[in-house]
Amino acid sequence: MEDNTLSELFWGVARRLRHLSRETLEPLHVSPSHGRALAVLMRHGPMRPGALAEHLRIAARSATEVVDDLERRGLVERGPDPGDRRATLVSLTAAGRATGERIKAARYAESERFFAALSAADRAELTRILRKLRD
Amino acid sequence: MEDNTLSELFWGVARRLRHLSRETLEPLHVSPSHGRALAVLMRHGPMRPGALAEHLRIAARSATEVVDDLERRGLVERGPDPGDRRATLVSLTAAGRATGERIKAARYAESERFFAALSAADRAELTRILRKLRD
DNA sequence: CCTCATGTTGAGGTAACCTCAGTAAAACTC
DNA sequence: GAGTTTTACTGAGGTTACCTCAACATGAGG
Repeated sequence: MEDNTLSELFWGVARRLRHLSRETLEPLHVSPSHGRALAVLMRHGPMRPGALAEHLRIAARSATEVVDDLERRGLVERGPDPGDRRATLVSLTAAGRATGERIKAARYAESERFFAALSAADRAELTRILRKLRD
Repeated sequence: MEDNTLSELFWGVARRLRHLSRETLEPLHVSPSHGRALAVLMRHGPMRPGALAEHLRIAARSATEVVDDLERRGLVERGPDPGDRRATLVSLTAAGRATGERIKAARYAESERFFAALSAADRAELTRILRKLRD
């Protein structure tokens, strides 16, 4: 695990962050994948399962499943798409929106906590460098 | 996906790197988890399934499974542990070592390719900052 | 209308994990 | 040195988060 390539170092950090993230979401009883779906719906509003799939970069069929779970838990609901009767529109319920807000806040706090180990200058550097890698 | 917290940025980069990694391993017909196990065995030599589990940070039972798969594919073999007859020692076969070497080379090339977008100075900075986050 | 494309979902599968319980061997206890 | 406890592994069976493929309904173009 302690090899010196940047990749391995990067994954070491990722693992720590992932664990932290799981802990963050756990008290909200939301799995990472559900959290991601809620976040997308918070950000972009009601959408078809297919569109959700694209945002999450998963197969359309898998989005159905995520929506099933969230619906069963009362966080989203399916409605008809007025423009196309083949489609359904997935939208957040009030409970879903509330949970979404809590996730957002928890995520923010988590990020702050994790990156608190860095100085402001280091954070800026990291942001700059990661942006280069992402694009 | 394009939020501005460092976490999200970090995950964006992680996703790119993960895809690259999958592509790297694919021609070798090795899954990421098998690749990791082989890498540990390359680095540390024969070990018990339990020790492998610790290195991979998975449950001992799950290591059994990984070893089963690798054994079925002729990349590792189980032998008795001379010091403790309850235990078995997992070691690489010649084929396993060969595959391990190829993985190592591919990983190195992958890392080079991915981080080539950065200047030497940026790479050094990134290494320094990630080390802080990992520890 | 007839064909073809699109949107969703049922059925069934996979990878990579997990826990729990059982077995065998080792280590400690008295 | 027999009995208990611990350790090492594995069989059975479960979970999560995905997948593909086929069916079915609706929509769109000729």
